[in-house]
Amino acid sequence: MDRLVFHIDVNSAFLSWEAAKRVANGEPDLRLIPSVIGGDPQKRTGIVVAKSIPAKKYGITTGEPMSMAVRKCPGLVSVAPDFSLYIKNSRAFKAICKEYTPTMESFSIDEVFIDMSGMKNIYPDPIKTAYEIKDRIRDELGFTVNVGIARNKVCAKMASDFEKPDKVHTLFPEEIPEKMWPLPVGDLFTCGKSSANKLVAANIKTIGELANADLSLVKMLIGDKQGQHLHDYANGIDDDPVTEIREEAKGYSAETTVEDDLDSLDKINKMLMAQADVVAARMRREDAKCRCVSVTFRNLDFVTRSHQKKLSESTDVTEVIYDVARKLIAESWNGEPLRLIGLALTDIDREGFEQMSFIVDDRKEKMKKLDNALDSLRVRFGDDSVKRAGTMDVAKRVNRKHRAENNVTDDDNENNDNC
DNA sequence: CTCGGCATCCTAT
DNA sequence: CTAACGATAGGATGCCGAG
Repeated sequence: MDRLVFHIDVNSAFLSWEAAKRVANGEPDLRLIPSVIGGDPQKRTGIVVAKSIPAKKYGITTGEPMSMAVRKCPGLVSVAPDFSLYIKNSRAFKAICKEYTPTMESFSIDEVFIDMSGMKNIYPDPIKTAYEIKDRIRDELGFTVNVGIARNKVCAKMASDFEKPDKVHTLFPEEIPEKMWPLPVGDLFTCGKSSANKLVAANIKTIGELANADLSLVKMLIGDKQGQHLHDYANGIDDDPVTEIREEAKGYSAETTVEDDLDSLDKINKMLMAQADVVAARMRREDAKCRCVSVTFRNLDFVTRSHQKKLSESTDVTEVIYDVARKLIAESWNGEPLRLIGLALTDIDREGFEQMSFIVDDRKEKMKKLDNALDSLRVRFGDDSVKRAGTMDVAKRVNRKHRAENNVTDDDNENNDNC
């Protein structure tokens, strides 16, 4: 059975949403001038998160440091991110998409796949339907999307990435040689910098050359799994279903790039305490426990290391997690200054019930009660409202950053925002 | 040989 | 001149040691 999949992608989402808000208020349209959503150019952590098309013409790229973007375009208008605005718009555009099919997969805050297979009776002309969705979003919500139409997710995603903005593109099997094969290999979904470099070094420069390259050679170059995937994708093959069910998180993590390098165990531990506080609370909110704790750290040369430990039993207690993290960093840090520190909780348990032992550890129970009390306060007042004494200074900064970035790829995680 | 544990790398938004 | 640069998540891979 032939499938039919749409990929709907908001054009320069964060910038479009900010621009639409301003236009509704009678202010100038950011989309028509060189503008970006980004961090503070004075700080080393400030990067470009989204850019207007005029900004792109100055060579500004997503992910580059703000300081460099300003150098490329001195008059650049820069706006700080506003996540509650993004969540509102994300919900609104997904609600429209959802009207057309029972099967929608939220791929990120600004992208969805919808499965339009077997709907010939309701929507006899899929291209017309795609235009309808696109135009409704533009007219009702004030921002534009691209729609890609294909027989599978990868091709639909590739198609939505063709000419922008406000366009509908198809990528059916017979169109693949003409529309996709001339593109550079690096444009293929999941062909990142590393894979692209290896392929180009072997003279496989375009998606078409990859599609027609010897599979065993490709596997040798970039590994068996990645090789098989990319070779399939280049040939338009992808069986991954559109699934509406969101998988439960397989891990929870927080990492922070600091303004002032961390040069003492004391400073590092304060950060870890603040991160344990935030990350364990998120985990508890989803009734999860972890069996593995890991710390990640990066020095001034950008060398990143990590150290992890598997626990004998799973936990959701902040103090336990912090204690493990503290030990991990103490035994792996060589004393050099750090620009980044992170804490990750993995190996997630969702038993749903407490393992009751006959001997109840009194201290543990007390800590759990404290955690629960703090959690309920957070739910009501937001993450910044309560902090354990002693982590006040660091924790505030962590949380501001954390909240700012929290929802980029996880739009279900907004319940701590501005309650 | 296989598997778990660990560190690192790669890719995505 | 180059490299510079976030937060979060998931998956892959290579190595090592145990069974």
